[in-house]
Amino acid sequence: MSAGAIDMVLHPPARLQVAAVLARTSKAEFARLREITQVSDSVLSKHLSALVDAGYVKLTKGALDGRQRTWATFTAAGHKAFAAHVRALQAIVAAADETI
Amino acid sequence: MSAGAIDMVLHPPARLQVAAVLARTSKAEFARLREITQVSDSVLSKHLSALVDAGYVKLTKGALDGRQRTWATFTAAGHKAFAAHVRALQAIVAAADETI
DNA sequence: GCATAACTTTCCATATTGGCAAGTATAAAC
DNA sequence: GTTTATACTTGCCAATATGGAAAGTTATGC
Repeated sequence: MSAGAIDMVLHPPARLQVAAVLARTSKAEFARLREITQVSDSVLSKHLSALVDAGYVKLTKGALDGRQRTWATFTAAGHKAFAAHVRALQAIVAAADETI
Repeated sequence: MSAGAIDMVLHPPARLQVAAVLARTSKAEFARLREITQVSDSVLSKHLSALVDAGYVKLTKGALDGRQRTWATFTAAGHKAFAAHVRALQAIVAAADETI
């Protein structure tokens, strides 16, 4: 049982939540992610930057309803890293789960 | 989908690993936990103290093979908190899991 | 051009984690 | 009983991370 596979980029709760959303929806709006994670604009922006820097997320900007918007999507690396992280969590948790 | 249930006492990887071990085995030796978590004595000691302070773990000291040993066990609160934490992780991860 | 919304970046405070080294405690040897 | 070694524990410090407020930037609509 090793935690080697735990990805510290994805470990913080806010980033795990963002990743979980991106794993399900192809695109997620900045505002929606901020509601889900319940952090301030600046903090979400920084978390997204961290994900972008890791090569896990791509940001797309454009206009919708006459307003500038930002959408986040997973890159292939992001999908892969999230899958691996989830497996790592499951490896730790699944075994323990039997006893709960 | 809220991360409200994520227990920050159990969130750090080292503590999650310790908790996962304790969920399965009634007692875990200090030395074994140190091998699993791959941290130094002092760091493990501090993590265990954090778990004790949270009321999640109880430490027992005694002699074995003529040496002083320390064993960690979950308290009832520890078991409960770990179960809740695992459920919180699964709530985030399980939904995403479908798409992996 | 100007105002506004939607982020982004800077600055700062706080917290956490990790290791080393020194300290304490207990058991065994003598 | 004193010494010694093992098994942690605590103090100290450095490095990193997270969070928010506020100022800054950019794009859109008027």
